[in-house]
Amino acid sequence: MPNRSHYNSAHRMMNYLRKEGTAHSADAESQMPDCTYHAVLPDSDCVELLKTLDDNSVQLMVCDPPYNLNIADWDEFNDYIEWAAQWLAEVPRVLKKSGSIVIFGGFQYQSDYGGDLLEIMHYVRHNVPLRMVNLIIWYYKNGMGAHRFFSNRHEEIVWYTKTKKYLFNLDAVRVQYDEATKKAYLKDKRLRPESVEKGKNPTNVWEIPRLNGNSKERVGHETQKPVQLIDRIVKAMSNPGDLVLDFFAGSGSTTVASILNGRHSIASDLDPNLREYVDRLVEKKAGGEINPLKFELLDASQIDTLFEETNQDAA
DNA sequence: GCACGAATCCAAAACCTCAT
DNA sequence: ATGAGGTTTTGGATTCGTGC
Repeated sequence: MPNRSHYNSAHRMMNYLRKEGTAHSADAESQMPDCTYHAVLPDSDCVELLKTLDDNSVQLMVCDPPYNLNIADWDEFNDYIEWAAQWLAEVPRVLKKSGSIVIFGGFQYQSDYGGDLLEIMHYVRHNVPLRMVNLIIWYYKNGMGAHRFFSNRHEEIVWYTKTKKYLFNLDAVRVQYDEATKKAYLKDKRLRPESVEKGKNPTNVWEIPRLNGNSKERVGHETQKPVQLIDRIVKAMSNPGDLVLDFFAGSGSTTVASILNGRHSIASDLDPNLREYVDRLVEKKAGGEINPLKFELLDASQIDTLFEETNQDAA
């Protein structure tokens, strides 16, 4: 009896994507730009910003929206989905053909106020022309204990693309085998040595520690995401010189991951303190000798510099 | 100059506070 | 009773000092 435990429509779609959907611009060697530009826009509303952006202009959107849990004044909505629909409506227009958006959320945290990532996913399925590629489980070991249910140790990241011809740099994010496994696999005649050397697919379960309250990476934002997490997304779903957009920029993790990987970026947030957070995080994670790549942070009045730079790359 | 182990540092994991 | 957590402990990694 053959093993058909994975023979379902979703798996057949994955096989189809493997055959039909993976030949794309990632195959072309892309060059690291001499300097990257990073707009940082505090006091900026996501829908207003998106409406100013050109069609087909952004390769990757990293989107960590408020979870609607009322943990801060920015995290409370009368109608969460009505609000989310406004920015979701602009996403397919602004994304490039090879582009992606990832949206963060947590199924465990079900809001009394209505609206969470499950509802966003349901809304997108029926109303927004985006294609789901993966639901990534961000798994971490550190967290609170529970006594009436299993302690939560994951959040979710849903990955959508605009078209079937999306960019995915698997080799850029492969995970190296540990020495013992690698040694054993290199002896295994059934495995190709060059594949073993490249490492393995990180899978859709990512074990990356959540930032502790006392983490050195903390810059003061309540729900700061680790740079390591955004780094994998930026490497996999964009090329050097591409434009990355984060319109719920929070602490600026996306700006830093873009700097470290030679991508241009726009970070926008309603929070007036965004620039301070970004400056602090850049100092900690991309300053001095950590990062050999040249970059410039821009304010709202200088954003044309960034558009000129990214348009040149597209031409 | 090198080997070694104690001291130190730091981030991850374990452990557990307290406002709601 | 619970928690988009907070603080302490742990253990690996590095530094530092000492004896040879």
